[in-house]
Parts: sequence; C-alpha cells; structure tokens
Amino acid sequence: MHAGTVRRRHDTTAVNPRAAHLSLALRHVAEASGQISRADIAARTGLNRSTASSLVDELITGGLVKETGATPRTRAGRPATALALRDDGPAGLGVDVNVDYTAVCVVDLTGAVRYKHVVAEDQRGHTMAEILDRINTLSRAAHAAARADELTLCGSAIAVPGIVDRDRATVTLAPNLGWRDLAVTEVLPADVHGLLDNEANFAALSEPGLLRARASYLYVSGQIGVGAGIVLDGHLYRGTHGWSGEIGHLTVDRDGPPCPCGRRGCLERYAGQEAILRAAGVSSDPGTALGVRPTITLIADRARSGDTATLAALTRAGEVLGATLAGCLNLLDLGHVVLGGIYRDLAPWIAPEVEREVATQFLGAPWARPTVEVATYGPEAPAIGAARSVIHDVIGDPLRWLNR
Amino acid sequence: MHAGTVRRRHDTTAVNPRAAHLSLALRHVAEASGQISRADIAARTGLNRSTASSLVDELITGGLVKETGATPRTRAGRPATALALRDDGPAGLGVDVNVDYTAVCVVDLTGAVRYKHVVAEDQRGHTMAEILDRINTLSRAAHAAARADELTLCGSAIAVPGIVDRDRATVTLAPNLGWRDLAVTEVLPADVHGLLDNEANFAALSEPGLLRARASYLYVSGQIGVGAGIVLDGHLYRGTHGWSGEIGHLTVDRDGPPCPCGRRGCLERYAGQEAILRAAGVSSDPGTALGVRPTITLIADRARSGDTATLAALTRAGEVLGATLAGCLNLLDLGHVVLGGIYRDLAPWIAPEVEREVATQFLGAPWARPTVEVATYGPEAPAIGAARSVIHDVIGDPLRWLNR
DNA sequence: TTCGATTTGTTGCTGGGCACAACATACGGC
DNA sequence: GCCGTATGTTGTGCCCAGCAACAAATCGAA
Repeated sequence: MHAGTVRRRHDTTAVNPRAAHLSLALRHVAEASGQISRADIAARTGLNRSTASSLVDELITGGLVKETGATPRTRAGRPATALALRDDGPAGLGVDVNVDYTAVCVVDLTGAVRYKHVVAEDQRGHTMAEILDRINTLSRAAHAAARADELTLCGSAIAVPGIVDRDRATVTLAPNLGWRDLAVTEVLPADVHGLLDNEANFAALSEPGLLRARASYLYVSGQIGVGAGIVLDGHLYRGTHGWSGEIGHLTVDRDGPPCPCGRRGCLERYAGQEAILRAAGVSSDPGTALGVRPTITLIADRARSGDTATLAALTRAGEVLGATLAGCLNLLDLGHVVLGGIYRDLAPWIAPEVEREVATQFLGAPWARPTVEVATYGPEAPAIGAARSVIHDVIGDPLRWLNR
Repeated sequence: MHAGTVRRRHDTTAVNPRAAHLSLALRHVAEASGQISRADIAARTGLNRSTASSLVDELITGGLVKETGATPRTRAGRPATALALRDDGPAGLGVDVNVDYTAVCVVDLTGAVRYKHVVAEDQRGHTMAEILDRINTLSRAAHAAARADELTLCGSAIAVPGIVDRDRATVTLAPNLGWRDLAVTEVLPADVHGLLDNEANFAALSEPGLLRARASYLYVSGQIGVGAGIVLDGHLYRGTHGWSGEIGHLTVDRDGPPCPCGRRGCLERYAGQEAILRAAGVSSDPGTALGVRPTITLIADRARSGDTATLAALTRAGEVLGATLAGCLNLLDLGHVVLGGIYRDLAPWIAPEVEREVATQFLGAPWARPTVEVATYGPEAPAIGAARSVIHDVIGDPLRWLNR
C-alpha cells in the first residue's frame, strides 16, 4: 500500500478483506516479478491455495496480471504457472515542475518508464499561467503517448520544489517558483485525479528496489537546498504535516556562517549546491540561466581533471553531509542511504566521504554496517517517482482499478 | 495495534477480519473511554450497527469491556448504553532494570497503575545472578498483588538500559549492567511471555495521551545518556534493528569536547547528566552510590535557590538540547516533544529553553507551532510503559486473550 | 396524556468469501 | 509404466458482515 493516499493514517476504519487480499496477492506478484505462482502466493500469505487462485483469477481478468508460461521445473510435481504484472494495463503520469526544467513521464504497472519528456527552460522567466500551460501541454502529450502504447493512465502526480498540502492538493509554498496556495493539479487531464508532493519525497519513490525489497532508507536529494525522503518498510514516511525530510537546515556548526533561514551553520551552507560552487571557486551567479545541471557538470569536470580547490570542496561537503546523515541514521535506525540529486553526479568524490563518516558514526555499525548507494535516476527521479506513486496506489488498492 | 510485537513488519500476510474488527472496536472503546456506545463504534468505523453490536458483545463476554449505565440523554431517541474498558480483566507486568534501581508495576486494561514497587539499590555492587534473582522476586510479588486485586497478568515486559534484540528476547549489550547476550526475560513467571525493549522506548509508551489521541511525538529521556522514543501515530517506531532514538551522540559541535564514543561534541557532552553536573560545579563522582536521582534533585535545589553556575549550566543544556531536538523535529516532521527522565525534574529551567529553540528552528513553525511538554511520569516511566505495552498488545489482538 | 419522531440495540435472513477436502493435472524418479 | 509429489480447480460448509425489520426508550408537540 502506498503510504500517501491510501494511508491508514487512522487505522480506525473497517477492513475490507477482499480488497486487502487482492492487494496482497498483487504485491507479491510485483515483488517477485515473473518468478511466482499461485501456490507461492498461498504459501507466503497464509491464504488457502484455492483462495489465492481466486484472487489471481480476478487480477488476471481485471487486466493487472498475466500468466507467463511455466516455470523452470526443478522438483517433482506439476510445474507451476508463473505470474507477472501486465505491462499494458494501468499506467501513472508523473510531472516534475522544477526551477529550471519541467519533466513528464509515464510508468507502467511493472515500474518501467514508458515515456519521458523533459523541457529544460528556466521557469523564473515565465508567468505562473505560462508554467501551468506548459504542464498542461506536456501532460496531454504524455496522455496521447500512453494511449498510443496501449496504456491506460489511471492517475497522475506532480512533484514540486516546496511545501505542499496533500489533502487539499495545494502547493502551500514554493519559493523558487513564486507559488503560494496554488491548486496546481487542476491543470491535469480531468480523468486522472492528481496527487501532489515534494520533489525529494517522490524522488525517493523512484528507486527500483523499493517495492521488491520492502526497503528502508534515507534518500538524500541535493539541489539548491538539501532534502530527504524517508522510506520505511517500503512506505514513504511523510510526517504529521507532510514536511518530513527537512535536513538542509540541520545545524552543523552553531557558530558557522549565517543562513538565509535565520540560523547559522546549516547543512546547506556546507553541502548545498551554492556552497560547493563557492568553495570550489566557481561563480554561482543566478543570472546565468539554466543554472543547476551545467554548473554541477562543470564541477564534476573540474574534479575529474584534478582541480585541488574543487576536490577539497567536495571532500569537505561529503564529510559534513556524511556526519549529518550519520546522525539521521542514528535517530531513525536506518542502515541505508541513497545519494540523489547533485550528489549522484558528484558521487565519485562525495560518496566515499559519506560512507566513511557514516561507517564511523553510525552507532549500530558494529552489528550492522550501513551502506551508501548512488541513486538510480538523476534529474528525472522526481517525475519517475511521482508516476510510480500512482502505480503504488493501484497496487495498494487494486479494486478501484478493477471496478472502474 | 501495538507497533512492536503484533507489528505488521511485513504486511504480507493474510488478514483476519474478525480479529481486526475486534481490535478496532476495543480500540475505540479505549480511546473514548466511558463516552462511547455501540452505535458510535458503528458510525466511526463504518461497520454496520449489528456488526458493532456483535463485536461489543464478544468483548463483553470475554471480560474486556463492560456497560456503564446510560449516557446523559441529550437528543431525542433511545439513550445509548455507554461502554468502558473493564478494570478487572487482563493486566500487564512491567519491569525496569536500571543501574541504580529496579522497578516493577502492574497496569490494568484501562491503563491505570494498580501496583508499583521500586527497589533503589545500585546494581553495580551485585552479580548478574543476584540481579536476576531480584527481578524474579519482585515479579512474583507483583504477580501475587495482581491476583489479589482480581487481575489476570497476561504478559510482561522488561525495560533495560541498553541494546536489545526483541525477536530473540535477548539483551545484546547493556554496558552499565555488564550484560551481553542475556535472555533476561527467562526469569519472569513462565505463564507470561516476556517482551523486551530499551528504557527510552518503553518510557515513551508511558504517556497517557498516547492511545487517546493517536499521537505523534518525540519522547526525550535524559539519563546518564540521552535517548529518545519515537512515537508515530500512536505506535512506537523502533527502526530496522530496534535501535532508533539514539540522539545522545548527535553532533552538536564537530570541534567540541571529546566523547567516550570516539567522536567530539556529542549532545551528551552538553545536555547529559554528567555534563550538567560538571557545568554546575557539582562533583559527579560515580563512587557515590545511588547516583542519579539525588544529584539531580541537588541540581534542582541549587537552581531553585538561584545558584548562577547551576542556572547557566541548565540554560546552556536546554539550548543545546532544544537545538538538537529542533533538527529531529525537522527531519521527522513532528510537532510535539515530551521531556522525560532528568529533564522532567529540571523542566522549570530546561523546558523554556527547549521551547524557544524549537519554536525558532522548527521549519514548520509558521504553520504549526511545535509544543513542548513535560513527561507525566518520572523514574517509573519505563516500567509503566513496559506494562502498558503489554496492554497495547491485548488491544491490538484481543482474540489472543478471548480464546486463551 | 398521547402520539409521532428519533435514535439505539437486537434478530432473522442473505450473500460474499475463505477454508477444507477431494480431484484432475503434470511433472520427476525408479 | 507406476508411484510420489506439487500445482491448480471444483464443490461444500461455515463464518461473518450487511441489510431490513422490529422492539425499546426517550423527546417534543398537540
């Protein structure tokens, strides 16, 4: 079940066993894609074989699951028929509105990205209406592409750089876009109700291992700010208001340099994009449009060519970031960190430092060595994660798709 | 459902609707004690009135719920019969083994503490066998007291200062007790299976508001170290290994004083008991037995009499603690902190500082002002929370009690 | 006071869905 | 070719939630 919409925030409501079991069976198919049979589902869930069969049949006739021939026969006995998710059923539309680009993508039930389109253009030169219009146009194109690919869009989600109110589907505040109390999902095609969340949160959902391994990890997204998505047991933890993961303003040094937020020595002042650029001696003039990517690849180029100032800046940033993350891991008892955003591009220099800091400062290290991983997707992560969240909702409540 | 034992760590198993609904009904009775009727339960859960009646009847015949006359009649219509938890049914046994005292208590289904006994004696002068023997003796006495009070002990839980492996019911490491890989729950009466957890975690469960309000908060437990229990939506969050809440070694200042853990500038070095004592100019010689309480009350006395060094030490500790907690709240998006352990005794001087720091540094403050609260229970909190965790398990799975 | 309106709790009925058992199916091994 | 084994299907019974009708207990108004 996707932690967001279907979330049993108050699990004080009655349970529908059929719906729960359909989701359960579908989840097992998704987690062990292509290598699972009806009997396996029965064994793993504790349900009776006949019940599992009935559930799978309903999922098959509903167009969510298909049989994929027989499994490789190993033991004696009748060979099982393998089950897998259909890749021509429901699909999710993901949109990412960032400061200097807009991205849309379509993800099918298996989690595969079936369509992707990125428009790299700084939003700051455009009015709100123009931005919304672009979102609308891109969404329509994605919608058409999905239909041409025999996919049925069954939902959409928008990632924005800011604070959102998910219940009201409203952007509370997105400073870099100049948005405040904006119901942005209304520009989406009417037949797909729109979800909404922070970029870091959706980016965290883009990791492919999430569903398969029922993972718990901290996804760190380095951008102009530094955010994080907290994934616990395969579910995004959003906090009481939906603002979880605000690590950019954790205090590194109470006597450190002042931060626009009013405090001193925030993590962003050491490991944020601007701080890295400044420490490396690169001008970070916001007037040079298309800011984010190019400057970061510039940094990477410099580091690759051995520029000492750049290498020192990255080492320092990695150290500070690692130390801060170690604290987060200690608080949450998480054993896994994923480096996303700019840290993914800078991973060759940042990751070792983070790994070292985390290994030495994680208190559980003697019993469980923490791992640091580089994100699978780069700038397209929020859009993919957004689309995937739609898929998660289908898997969490397949009945809504079945009797649509 | 209690997040610990009954926890759907992998919610990959079939659901038993009857069990879930019994728990649901019982939970509603517990949350709205004395002011709820069968019809209310039906309305709030979405279950049919007849179903709610059936569930309540089963809970009544099982000895978990009772009718308490009629409700004050306000509107027209047949007056409802109020329901409440029985206080003469199942009860939980809680044990707290700390460095300088051992505590046991019995909590009934309503959450009330029905028996309590604390033996203040430093464990460091005794062998492991002696300590275990004392636990056994105290437990037997509590068992007898519960029986004399017409209560039926249906489970037990032990709080220890250290790292535990809940699945194996084993203390992995309790430095101050000298324990390592000890299956401490085996000394409990055989008919009550023993749970096990860290003191801070159980202490967090001792707060009475937990069940009623489905709360989310950070319970900070100041002792020799500084620990925390993370409560999300009324459930204790224990992390992937059960070590969550380790805030004592969050870094306050990377260039700060060295800490025995090998790092520098850990929170404990500023807001831990020893640090406060030292900063206040009080000797913290560990040779003076019965260390914890008396020295803390001494500090409180000094502060009350206006000793400037003491007041400065407390202000500083509160500041640093508050700043660190603000970071935790930002990461987890929690809006509520409970100050427990020594911070409860020192609350008059610590709490305002914490409150100020949290208010200014919590990023969500403009939309949701964070609150700081003083813990309900003092040193007995872990034992009470341990006992209460047993009760939570009964409420989370009443069937196990009903067909015992 | 009486009668309708209203809300609560109970009872009998129905149907959905799961467990169970028996059976058909399809292999491997001897 | 036969037996053992594992998978998937079919038929049966039971649990339990929903539904509707009814009894119970109050309020309000004529």
